[in-house]
Amino acid sequence: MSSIGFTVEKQVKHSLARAGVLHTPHGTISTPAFVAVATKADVKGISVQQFPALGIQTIIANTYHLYLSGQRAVEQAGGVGSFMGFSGPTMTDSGGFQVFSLGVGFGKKLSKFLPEEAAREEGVTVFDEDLATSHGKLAIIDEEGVSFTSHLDGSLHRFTPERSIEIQHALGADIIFAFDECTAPNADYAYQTEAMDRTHRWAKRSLAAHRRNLDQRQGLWGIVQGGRFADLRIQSAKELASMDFDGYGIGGSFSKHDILGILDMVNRELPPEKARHLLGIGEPEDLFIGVAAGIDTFDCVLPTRNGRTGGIYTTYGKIQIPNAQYATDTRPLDEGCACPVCTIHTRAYISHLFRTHELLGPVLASMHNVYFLTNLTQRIRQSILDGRFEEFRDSFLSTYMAR
RNA sequence: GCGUCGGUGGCAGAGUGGUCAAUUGCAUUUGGCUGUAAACCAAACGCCCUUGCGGCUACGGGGGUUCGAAUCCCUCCCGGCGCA
Repeated sequence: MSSIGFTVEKQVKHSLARAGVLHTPHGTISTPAFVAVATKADVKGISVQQFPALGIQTIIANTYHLYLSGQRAVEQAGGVGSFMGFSGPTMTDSGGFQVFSLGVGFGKKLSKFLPEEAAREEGVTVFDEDLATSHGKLAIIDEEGVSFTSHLDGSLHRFTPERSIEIQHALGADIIFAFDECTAPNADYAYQTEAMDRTHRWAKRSLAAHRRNLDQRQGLWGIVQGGRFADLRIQSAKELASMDFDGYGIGGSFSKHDILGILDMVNRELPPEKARHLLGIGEPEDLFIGVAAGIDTFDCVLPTRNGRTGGIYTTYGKIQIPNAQYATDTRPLDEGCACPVCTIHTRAYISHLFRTHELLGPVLASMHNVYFLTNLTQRIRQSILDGRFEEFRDSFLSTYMAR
């Protein structure tokens, strides 16, 4: 068995919502928790020294990105955590998301939450496609695995479940993920079924590859797929639950309007004594939905991506800090926020930093945003422990969603 | 004073007889971003109008040639450079 353990501290009655503690070789994670995204072994713009003040308990790095650059240095350092100078728990994603973003998603602007009609439309070309293969994308899927063209230099690479696990062993995170196929939000039922079945076969192979390894300190999470189709999601959850994973991830795309129901159905099929991670989802309103449906941990690029591009989370919803109306606003980013940014700086200052393209603007904005989400999950956790999760949710959303 | 090159939208800078309200960059305004190909992307950006293959005024000022001028000619004003 791995060294990963999960303890449920409090289970909300008549609900899947719960507060717990996830134990790893590098310490514990109080859940529900927000996992900061550190794709290339850094939370973009944020120093590890800031982690405690920002409430960052754990990070998730990416197998594909570190494989393309940095793997040897990570191994030499003894793992992604020590490479970063971070002593806490770490995770690595398997590269399955890149199957999507460099595959059918390449050159297109596809959100995992686009309404179905919009999702079916031809995506908008966003980036230079010169690097693309003749297929117009960088990843080609077959039964055995995925052939990638590096987005960095066009070189050809191949990932299989075994290879992804091997690299993740080398990267040494506490929690690693099975290699899956993240499908496009507009994938039809037939393709979604095919991809899901393949993901299940890859899950078995990932698990076998992991168990063959002598180092069982790492925990392996299986990833539920099935897209926006409830029956596929349930089927996927059942199949993965029958495999001996140390925890579970839920990946892929959803329809915004029924994500709660789908997550709820999925999590009812997953073993309650194991932790559940919702991959890549993390707007504040989504966190409440996830927690209510039994999710323990979340990761999302939004706090750092929004932060870098001027989007700021506040109690009253998101704002665009570079906008003219904040240029002389002497309030903090979010009134009442206890983060290291809000206790010192004004909106006017940070708006100015963005307008003058100073590096510090995106840095401070990212810091605040990450704190906003880690703090929100900890407040959710406390509300569960106090037996007032629903009141807290309603109270928070009534102001956050008011705009 | 003579010669020469030039004066284009907030700025820089294309255009050099029609398809030019005028390429592009910056600035400005706004929107988007959900397991990061992203310190990014998109839209708007003379005035009027609800709209449009819409109307009006525009490329230093004035005048002219032409069916038609930011583009050619004359003149004036301003600037750079060279010579006195």
